[in-house]
Amino acid sequence: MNIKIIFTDNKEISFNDGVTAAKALESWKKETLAYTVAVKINNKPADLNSPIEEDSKLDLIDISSAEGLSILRHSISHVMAQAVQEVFPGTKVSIGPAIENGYYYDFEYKEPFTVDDFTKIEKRMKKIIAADHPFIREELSRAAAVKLFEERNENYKVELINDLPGDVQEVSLYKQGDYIDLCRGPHIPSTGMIKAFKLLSVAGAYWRGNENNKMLQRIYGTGFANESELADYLNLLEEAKKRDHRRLGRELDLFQINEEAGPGLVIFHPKGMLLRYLIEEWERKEHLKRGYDMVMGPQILKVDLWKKSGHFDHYRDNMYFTEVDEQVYGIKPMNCLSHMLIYKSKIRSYRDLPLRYFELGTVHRHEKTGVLHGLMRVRQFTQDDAHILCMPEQLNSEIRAIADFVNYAMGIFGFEYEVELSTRPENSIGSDDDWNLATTALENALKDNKISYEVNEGDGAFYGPKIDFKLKDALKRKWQCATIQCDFTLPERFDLSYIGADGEKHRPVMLHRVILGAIERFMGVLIEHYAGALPVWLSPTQCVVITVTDKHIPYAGTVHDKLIEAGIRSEKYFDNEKLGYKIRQAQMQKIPYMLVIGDKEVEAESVAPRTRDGQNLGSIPVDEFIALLQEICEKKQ
RNA sequence: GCCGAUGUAGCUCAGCCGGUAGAGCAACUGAUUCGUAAUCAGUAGGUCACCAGUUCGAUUCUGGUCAUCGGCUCCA
Repeated sequence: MNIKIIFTDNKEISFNDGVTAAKALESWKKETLAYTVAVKINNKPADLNSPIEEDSKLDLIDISSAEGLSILRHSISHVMAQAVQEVFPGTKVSIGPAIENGYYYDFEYKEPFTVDDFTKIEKRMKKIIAADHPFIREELSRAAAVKLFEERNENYKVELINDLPGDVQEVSLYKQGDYIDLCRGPHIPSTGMIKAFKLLSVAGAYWRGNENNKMLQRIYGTGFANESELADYLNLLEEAKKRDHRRLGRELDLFQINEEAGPGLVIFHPKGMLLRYLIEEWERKEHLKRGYDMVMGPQILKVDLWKKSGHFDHYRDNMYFTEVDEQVYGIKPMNCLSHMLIYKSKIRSYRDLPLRYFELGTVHRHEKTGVLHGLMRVRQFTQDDAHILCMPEQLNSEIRAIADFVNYAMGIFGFEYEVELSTRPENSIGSDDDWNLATTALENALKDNKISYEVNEGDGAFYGPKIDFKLKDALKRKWQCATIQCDFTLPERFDLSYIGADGEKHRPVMLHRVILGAIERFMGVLIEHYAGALPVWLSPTQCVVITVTDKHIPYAGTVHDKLIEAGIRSEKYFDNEKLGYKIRQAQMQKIPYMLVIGDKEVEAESVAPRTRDGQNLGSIPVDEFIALLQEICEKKQ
């Protein structure tokens, strides 16, 4: 009895050193073992059967906590790897981490796996779980580990060990049954603790995420503490599918992407175009309020200009070219060039700066076929683009103003977002000094504004570092919308200057920025965010006038006219159908207000609004409804 | 671009071992005139993605192309 362990309720119990965490818990509160996947010994995650050698504080990792689920899923991935190797002998394993909402494991096998194989694999996994194999941790020297995996013909594991930093002398392995994996851990105590799991999909994935490497087969799966949580999650996935903007785009008649027209090219239908128009109108006003000037450049510019800017060297693969009068033109993939030429059109004084050129600029980019995705990833899109030319000392306040603008815009739509700072990529232009200056400027602005962010090494644009703002779609996939990019290079290449207070020529700095990003992508995220039920101010149809019977049509017609007159986007729905049917149709179109017109309304010269969430507002005068709607729109609801 | 899957009516999907196709919803027509999520009946609608090949005969088998979906890489 020579060490003391302090438990979460501050109770202290003495043990012999080397007691396992599980034994300690058993003496404290035995029942915790049922739902504890691992522990933290003095805040360090560890297995339940790790020995405790000194006085320690012991915390529990609950199976239902985020950390606990991640450990559980990681353990399930090992079980899956074991099952796959047993069902498909010769399969090589590589890596298999827990991810948000599940896990995956990457394999190499001579035949492709299909979803039909899942039943077999799952069956074998259940067998492994039923056998309740303990997860046994072992520490091995590097050399011994390499030898072990070489013998087992696991060259990916060998490569992983060989690539560990030089000072790493020992690695840890985990065994369950006959399966051995290189792994940091911790893991659940034994396979029997797995109560609910499911394999979800199979996909190709490059070894170590590099497209020059071999493509492995990745199996995705998920797992939960119990069956009902798993069922809830699978249900959630089904619900998310119903929010998919591609599906809603068709159901709500917003847009199409037509094979005959070409992949990645969006055709906006009347309602989709109206939505787009409403967003763009709002944006123009917001930009004018913030000191931006609206400009517009041509769709094609001579190739020499793209050579000058560096796009031809660094972005050519993504560009389309065309020939006019024996001159080669590049179809613009970005809007900056024209903006540079506007700046250059006269001599600029320091008093003119900053200059903020705003353009709803339509660009074309040759995206690889495999990346196209509804409105989210297309080949022609319109950016709410601006280029700000300013003095270096104005950089900080300009970046802050943009971050503020982004925050305001996201607030209007009720979006939460994540921020990333992307630094210099490999294939880039400009000097180290400029890159450092630019990166520091962005970083400082983030810090000054107390915006929390993550650093994304090497993910900047070829001409400068950037701050990315990411939104999530219905399936939790993140999409970059707003971005701020700092650029010293283009002003240099275009020899931009301004006359400073000292009467000398100086070089301005340029910020590239978008707020919503690509209108198409933003619309996609927006549609999913609202599950198609757009706020009233953005709804292409704000209300629909519905008659109870044909005899109400004349009065209903005057109501509709009055609404249109008042600037409300109203539709007539006077079909000879039962009221319930028409309500249902309007409901499925997610129209905010259904105005029911029956005898009572004709009599009282009123309307009976019903909201799309089933609320009945009773019979109210038309003017009152108009005022209500106008107020809601005013508040951007 | 890479890996895998898929492509049948406007939509969602059936269609066995090769003998040129069906359902529900939507559409259209008629009846019904109805008070808050589906009235009834009838009609019409398909070059089975496209192009080759095998075959007496291909939606079905084989090859190619295109597109879509899920990922990877890339990106707004």
